[in-house]
Amino acid sequence: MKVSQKGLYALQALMMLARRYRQGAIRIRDIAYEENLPEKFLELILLELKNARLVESVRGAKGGYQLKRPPNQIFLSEVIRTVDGPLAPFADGAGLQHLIDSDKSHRQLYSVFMDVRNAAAHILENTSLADIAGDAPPPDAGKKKHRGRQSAEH
Amino acid sequence: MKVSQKGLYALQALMMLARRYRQGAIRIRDIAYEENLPEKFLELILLELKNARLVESVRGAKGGYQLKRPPNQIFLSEVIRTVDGPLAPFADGAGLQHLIDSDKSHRQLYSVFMDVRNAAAHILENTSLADIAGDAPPPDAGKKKHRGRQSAEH
DNA sequence: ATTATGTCTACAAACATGATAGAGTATGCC
DNA sequence: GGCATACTCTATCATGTTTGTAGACATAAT
Repeated sequence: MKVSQKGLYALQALMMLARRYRQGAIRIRDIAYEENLPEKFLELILLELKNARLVESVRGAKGGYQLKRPPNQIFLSEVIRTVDGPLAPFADGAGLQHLIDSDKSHRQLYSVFMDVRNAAAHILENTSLADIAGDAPPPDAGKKKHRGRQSAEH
Repeated sequence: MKVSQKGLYALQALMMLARRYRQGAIRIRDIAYEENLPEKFLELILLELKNARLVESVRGAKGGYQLKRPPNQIFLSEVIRTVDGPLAPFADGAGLQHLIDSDKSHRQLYSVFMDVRNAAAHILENTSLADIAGDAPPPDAGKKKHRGRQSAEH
């Protein structure tokens, strides 16, 4: 898995929206300005995130973007998969499994790739925007934060 | 981290050389034929692996390539770093650490990236060619293989 | 209506990827 | 020595991806 510049922009924008959660729609221009991102490029990214149901938009004057779910229910894995594709270092989870099953002479190699994918997935599927957004007023305050990582009860 | 087609070719070639360890130099053509890799492209890859001291070459007639160290002392992390760059999903380990130290408002995000990098590194730095080469006659036979992964005593 | 703002399509420069071609160099062997 | 064999090195190239920019269009508030 590789996080591109675009992926980083997406995460930065979402962190900003997480900090502003429940403050209504934020204009693209404001996100771009505050996070110092190229505005027109950010437009495309937000559109992609909207199609992936991570954010929602309000059109017209007074419009903008906001998170579609609370920050502690949006996971980094979703964001990265949306903008940068599968978490696996080669192919994707299903593709790797197929290779493991079908390519006898390299299955051990692909199994290692699968291990790497699973390790990355374990981290990214258990880290939410709330965990990394920083100085946000969380919807329900006062939950013990085991060293700053991990979130979303369960 | 992303493993490219080229990276996969490199690993396949090295697995083949691991299986033939101590059988002398193997011709590029034979590696390409047996692993079904594009010959001229493989040339460039092997040159890169040679510069990284993972293999050594014998020039002239009867020449070819062989591993520079025993299969259980060549780790997947070295191969991937050589042909596909850093294991981190963004930038590299040092770059991430610098960002964590300097970019206050995003340090938690970069810390997650660092966690992902560390998880990948832990796997790939502890898996050797001997672990994945398969039906090879290992230099010293009969060592318990904990589920087929992990190697190199320590 | 006018203004503000998201939506959508097209375009493009720069770079990365996955190769191929061919001249050059070293070695084994007769 | 001279030929055949193989690695070495540089150049080239087609294609795709990345990182944007531009501009026309649609929608909503006032």
